[in-house]
Amino acid sequence: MNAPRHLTLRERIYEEIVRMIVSGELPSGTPLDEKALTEKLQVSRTPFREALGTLAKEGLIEIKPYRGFYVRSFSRKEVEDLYELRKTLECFAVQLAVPNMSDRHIAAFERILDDAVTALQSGDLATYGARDRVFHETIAELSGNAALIETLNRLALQIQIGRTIANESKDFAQRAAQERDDILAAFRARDIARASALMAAHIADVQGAVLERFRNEEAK
Amino acid sequence: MNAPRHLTLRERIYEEIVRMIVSGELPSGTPLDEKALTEKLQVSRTPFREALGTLAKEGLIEIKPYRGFYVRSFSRKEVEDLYELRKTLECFAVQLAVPNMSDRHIAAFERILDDAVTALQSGDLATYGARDRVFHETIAELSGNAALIETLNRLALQIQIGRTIANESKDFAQRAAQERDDILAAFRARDIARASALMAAHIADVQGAVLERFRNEEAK
DNA sequence: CTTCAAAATATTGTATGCAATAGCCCAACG
DNA sequence: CGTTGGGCTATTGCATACAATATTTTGAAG
Repeated sequence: MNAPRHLTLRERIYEEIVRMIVSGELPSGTPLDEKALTEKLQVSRTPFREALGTLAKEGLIEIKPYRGFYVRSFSRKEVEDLYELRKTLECFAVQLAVPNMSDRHIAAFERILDDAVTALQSGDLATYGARDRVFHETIAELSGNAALIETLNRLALQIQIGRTIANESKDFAQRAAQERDDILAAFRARDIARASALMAAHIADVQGAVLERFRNEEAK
Repeated sequence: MNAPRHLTLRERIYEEIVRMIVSGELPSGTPLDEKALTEKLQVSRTPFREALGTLAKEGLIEIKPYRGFYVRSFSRKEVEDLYELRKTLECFAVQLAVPNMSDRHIAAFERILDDAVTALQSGDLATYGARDRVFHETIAELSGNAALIETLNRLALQIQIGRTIANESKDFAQRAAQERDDILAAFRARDIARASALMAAHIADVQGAVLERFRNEEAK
């Protein structure tokens, strides 16, 4: 067995901070007080700083030198850029993945999306978002391109924040579910061009929904 | 002034290891003995491990749990994947960058490529490679997409290794220089489609040159 | 000679102390 | 009233000690 029976402190801290950020509990720009958090979590500086360092590299928090840690705030432009990049990467993933899809894979996608819709209907947005994420991660995996998978994984948390924001609109969540079904239909038909185009449109739609919520904000 | 007058140990270690790896001094798969290196560099474990952790995230070394640090080895497939991704990302960068190019930018590109060719002719492959890298980095910068710039930066070191390998063939280096000139010509004409296509062809050419050197190797 | 378990060893995770450095505050001065 | 500079504080970099865990080696039993 290779899985650690016991999470390290570093990992627990990491997960905890991620949870607080993606849930919206810690909004953009919030300072993360090292002393307060290490005392609250009963850990020393070492694993705390390591976890925060990782988060910083993943673009979830920013380190202002000699001034501490802050939850990262995204400018409107940064959000736009992130989703433009995501569009490029995920379309690439789709193009690589479709030829690798067996009927078994298609069935797996169906199950994922079914779960998502079920969660959405019962109002469980957390599960809905999680299934959505798995949908995209599975496509990436099927691309078989390790460098691409790695790159998308690195962006996953930033994207997750966007997902939480966008899904605040049930209207959008509903539409997105339909879009994913359409993508799956293109998978079934092994129609690469169509699947890629639908994915681009889907991500553009998410982008729009996230930017919608940025009317007021002016970050950095 | 914001630049540190004095590099931190972590940074010095990082730079030193990078230098040793990209120069080929430490070939693929070489174990990095923590005790030996910390003694040689006269530093403690803390900055050493931090530097190595960063390198690992950048894919230059791999950490085999409880067995130490090793210079990362790439399988043929991983190299292929890396360059397929690079193609996608750099073509995207070109498409974004071309509309932002002023005559001043074009002139800057000319200078960069002139320097590169001068270096190549005098046999200074290190400078040649460095200018090549600047060429690509400048395009990324001009794209104006922060997420894309960040992503390409993360891959830069892996790409740098490939560059060193590919440029061992002077024949290839010569051809690559011509290809970059062609790309620049497309920039001058503000021909986005052509610039993008030439960039794809250029990177495919590098990919081929690197893979050429992988005949024998079987990594991981 | 093979197998298995326990001891020896190496790596990793965590806590903590100390020194260096940068940012902040405020008072003294122009 | 603005500016300057010095002391205070928080953050950071580094070293080191110790505990926990995984791997490797050893050695004895079958």
